[in-house]
Amino acid sequence: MPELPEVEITRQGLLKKIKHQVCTGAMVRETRFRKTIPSDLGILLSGQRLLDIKRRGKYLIWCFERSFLVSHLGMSGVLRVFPKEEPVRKHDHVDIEFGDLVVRYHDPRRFGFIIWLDKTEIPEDLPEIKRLGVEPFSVEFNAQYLEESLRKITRSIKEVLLSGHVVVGVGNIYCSESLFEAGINPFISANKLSLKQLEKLVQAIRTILSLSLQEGGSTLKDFVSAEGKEGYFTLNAKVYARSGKPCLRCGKTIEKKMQNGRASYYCPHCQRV
DNA sequence: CCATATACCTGGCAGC
DNA sequence: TGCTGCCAGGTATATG
Repeated sequence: MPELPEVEITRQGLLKKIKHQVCTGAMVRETRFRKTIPSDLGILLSGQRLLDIKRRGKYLIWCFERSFLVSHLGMSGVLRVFPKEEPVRKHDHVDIEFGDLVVRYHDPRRFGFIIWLDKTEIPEDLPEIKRLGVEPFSVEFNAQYLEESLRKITRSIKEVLLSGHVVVGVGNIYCSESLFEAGINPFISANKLSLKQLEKLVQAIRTILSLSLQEGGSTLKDFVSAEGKEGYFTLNAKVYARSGKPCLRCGKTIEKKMQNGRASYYCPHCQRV
């Protein structure tokens, strides 16, 4: 599921429902994740007000009065607000309670995680956050920055964008869509792109992510917002999951090729560069 | 340094 | 009706 738009929509939905609320407990039913969730989360958070939730890439940073949580949704994670009497379903691993409401972390594949930090620790200093690239909507993300960052990188542009080390938040769906939007072939070496193409790429990534935010994200299978709403972006996807279908721009057949273990969808005519 | 493979997990679906 | 194999939004680690 979750690339930048899904994580951002989750963040906004959570804030709408529980910003400034006081945590009244937690229930941890499963601790085995990519990173272990502390089973005494309720003790660690109880009585603390949730001041804000920030996003960095696909990570959420929950700011409590004397603690932080850092969460990631992995491939199949959902954070959703329910009334506290809502029945527990399979793969509902963690509840964070706020009075009559509960934030429920549901994640069938368990590639996500929630970690707890004491207020003396700095979430931005976590190694996985430290190595992240720039935010796509920040001023630092521009063609000059890309040219500089990609100068010595011979890996394909698709791999580099997906890695998150240059720009964050662009996963497999939005990467394919952005490269189509910019007319760039996913297999081209990152250092072969002209400044003009990099400018197009910057704009394309912003356009695609903005469009998805407007559509409520993409629901392929699991994703819903914190308020339970599905996202409709993939209904408008021009290449993602459209292999064998005609390109909406030129009519040629959209291709699917595996790249680094991930599916890449592109139009061999519109994305020749 | 680089490219590639694999691992982590569950569920859904195509094909037999 | 099963079974098997493959694929899925992400990311870290290991192996050449």
